[in-house]
Amino acid sequence: MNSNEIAKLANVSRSTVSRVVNNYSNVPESTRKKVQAIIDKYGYTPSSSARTLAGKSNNIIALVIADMVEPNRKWVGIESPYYSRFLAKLVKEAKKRDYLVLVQTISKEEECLNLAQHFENRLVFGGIFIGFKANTYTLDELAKKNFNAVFIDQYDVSNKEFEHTKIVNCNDYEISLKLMQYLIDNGHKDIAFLKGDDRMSAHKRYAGYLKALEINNIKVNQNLILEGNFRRDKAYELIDKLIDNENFTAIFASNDVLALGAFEALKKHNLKVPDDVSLVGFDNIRFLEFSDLELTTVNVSMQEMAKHTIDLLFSKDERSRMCNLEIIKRSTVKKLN
Amino acid sequence: MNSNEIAKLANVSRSTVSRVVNNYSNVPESTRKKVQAIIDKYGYTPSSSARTLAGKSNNIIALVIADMVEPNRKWVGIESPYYSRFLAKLVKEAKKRDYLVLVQTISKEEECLNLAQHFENRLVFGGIFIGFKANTYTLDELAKKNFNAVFIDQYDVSNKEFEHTKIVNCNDYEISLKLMQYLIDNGHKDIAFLKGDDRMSAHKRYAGYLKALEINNIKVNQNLILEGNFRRDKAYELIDKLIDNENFTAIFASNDVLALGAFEALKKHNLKVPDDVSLVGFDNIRFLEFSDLELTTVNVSMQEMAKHTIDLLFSKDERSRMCNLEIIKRSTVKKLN
DNA sequence: CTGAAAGCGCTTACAG
DNA sequence: CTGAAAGCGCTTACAG
Repeated sequence: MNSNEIAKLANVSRSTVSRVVNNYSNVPESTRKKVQAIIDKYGYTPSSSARTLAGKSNNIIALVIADMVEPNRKWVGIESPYYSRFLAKLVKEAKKRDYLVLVQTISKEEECLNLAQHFENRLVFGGIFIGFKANTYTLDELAKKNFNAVFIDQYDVSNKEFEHTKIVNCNDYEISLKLMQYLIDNGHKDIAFLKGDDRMSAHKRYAGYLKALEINNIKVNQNLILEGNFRRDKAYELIDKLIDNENFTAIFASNDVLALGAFEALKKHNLKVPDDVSLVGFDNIRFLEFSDLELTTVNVSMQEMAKHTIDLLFSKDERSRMCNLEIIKRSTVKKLN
Repeated sequence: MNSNEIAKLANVSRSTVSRVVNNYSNVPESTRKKVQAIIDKYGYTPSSSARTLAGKSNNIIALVIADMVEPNRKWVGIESPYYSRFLAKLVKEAKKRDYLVLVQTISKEEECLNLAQHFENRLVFGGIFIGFKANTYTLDELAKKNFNAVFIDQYDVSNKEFEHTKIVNCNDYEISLKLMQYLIDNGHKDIAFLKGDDRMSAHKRYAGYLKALEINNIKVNQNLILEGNFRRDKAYELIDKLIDNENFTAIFASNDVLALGAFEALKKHNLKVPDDVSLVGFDNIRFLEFSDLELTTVNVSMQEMAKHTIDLLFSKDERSRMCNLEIIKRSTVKKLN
C-alpha cells in the first residue's frame, strides 16, 4: 500500500495524501477526514526511505556512546548501568514522538568521523552524544558542523567555540559543594577524595570538593586526593593503602562504583561504615540495592535527563538544558562530636 | 557528493559506480580501481534511503526487547543487566559488518503489530526478538510473516508452526539437569526451587529440576517449589516463609536475582551460605561482584549469543543456533556427609 | 563489460 | 484548496 493507492481510493491526488499525512494546514477538514479514513482502514504508513530521499529525515535518533578500550575499566559503554538506564528512558521518550533510537558505540576516536555521513544522508534526524572525555578532537569537529545533535556533559554553555551546539549538563559542581558541606557540617575535616576521569562532570565534582574546603578554611591535604579513575579495583587499592598512611574520617567518591571499591577496602581493615569512616558516592546506581551499603549518594534522574535531551533535539531555538541533581541521604554519614 | 558526481570524475556511468560500490563481479579490475580511487578520495558513501528505495535495505538491524509493565518487577527491558549486555555485544558484532543497531521496546503486545511496517518498508534489514513470554500472540503472528528475524529463547526448533523462523536457543534444560546433579552428587536431596516466569528458558530450567529428581529417585516435594517469578522481593518473601515451614539443604534459583533475594532471607535468619544452605543461580550477572555472594551459577556467553544471532540473521539457509551454557562453580555449594 | 533509462515512493514548489 | 510534474539518489533489467 503506497500513497498512490490511497490517493485513488480517496479520489484525490498523491499530493493531497501527502498533505494529510504531514498534517499540513491547507487541507479542509472534510478532505482530511476522507483521506484519513482510507489511511486508517488500510493501515498505510509512508515509506521512510522515500520520505527521506524527498527531503525529510528518517524518524530515527542516534545515541552515540563512548566505549573506549580502557585497561581494567569495566562498566563502560552500553554495559554501564548508567548509560543503559539512560538508553531505556530515551527509548521511551522517543517513542512518545514516534521516533526510533539507534545505538552506536565509539571505541576509537576516528570512528566519530564516520558519523557525519548519517547526518548528511539524513539517516538520522539527530544525534545524542554521551560519555566522551573532555577534548575529544574528532567529536569537537563533529560538534562544530552544526548537525542536529545534543551533547551531554561535554561542553560548557559559556564556551564560545561551541555556541551553536545543543547542550545538556548537570549541576555537578553545585551539588558536590553541597555534599561536601553536608560532610563538613557533620564534623568531617579530613575527607579523602576519589577522583574520576577526564570527563567534564568528574572535573566539576572535584572542583566542588576543593571549593568546599576553601570556603570552610580547611587546608588541602594532597595525600587525601586519589586518582581513582572511576575504577573499582583502583579505589580498593588506594583506600587500602591510605588507611595505613593517613588519618581521615570520610571518603568522597566521585561515583558509586568507586564508593563500592572503597567500601571493600574498609571492610578488609575491619573499619565500619559509617561508624569508623563516613562514605558518600555519586550516581545512585540501581544495583546499590544488591550491596550491603546504604550509601548516601547523588541521584541523577535519567527520566529527566532523557526528557531534556529529546526536547532539545526537537527544539528550534532552545540551546541548553540543566538537570538537577539531588542528594540522597541514606546511612553512610556519621555525625562526629 | 553523489554517485553522479563520482561517475563524472571517474569517467564512467552511475551504473558502473553502483556496481563498484556493491562489489558486483562483472567489472574489470582496472575500472574498479579507478572508480574506487575517486570514491575514497572524496569520501563518498551512498545514501541509504536511496538504496533502500531502489530495492536494498538500510544497514540497520532492530533489536526488539519485551518490556511489559509488571508490577514490582524491576530489572526488566533494556535496564536488565542481561539484555543490556546482549545489546552491547550485538552492537559490536553488527559493527563488524557495517550495520547499525536500533533498539525498540515493546510494552504492550499490540505494539508488535507496528513492527511489520519497518520490515515491509525495509527500514531494517532484520530484527532480533528477545525477552518475550511464551505464546505472545502478536509476536507469533509476526514470526509467521517470514520477515528476516531471529527469535531468542522463544520457539522450539521442533515446533512445526514456526519452522520458517530463525531461532537461537540455549541448552537450559541440559544444564539445569547437570546443575541439579551437581547438587545431588554433593548429598543434597531437599532442594527448594525458585521458579521463573512464563518464558521458554524458565520452563526448561524447571523441567531440568524435575527430571533430575526423577532420575535420582527423589520424591518431588511440592512445598519446595516456589513461584518466584524472577522477582527479588518475591524470592526473599518465599524463602523467608519456607525456612519456618520446611527442611531443605539447598536452593536452586531460576536466576541470579532470585538467588540474591533468597540470600537476603537466609541472612535474616542467620543462615550461612553454604554452611547452612547451599545456593545456586542462573545467568552469572555481572553485578554479582558487588554482593557478598560467591555464587555458583550458570554463565551465558553474551558474546557467543550475539555472534550466533548475527550470523543467523545474515544467513540464507541456516535456521537455528544453540548457545552453550556453562556452570561456574564458585563457593555456594557445600558437600554434605 | 557498460551505459541509458525506468522505477522505487515520497515531497514540494508551481500553476491554477 | 488541489493536482501535474519534477526531483531526491540510488539499483537493475535491458540492450548493445
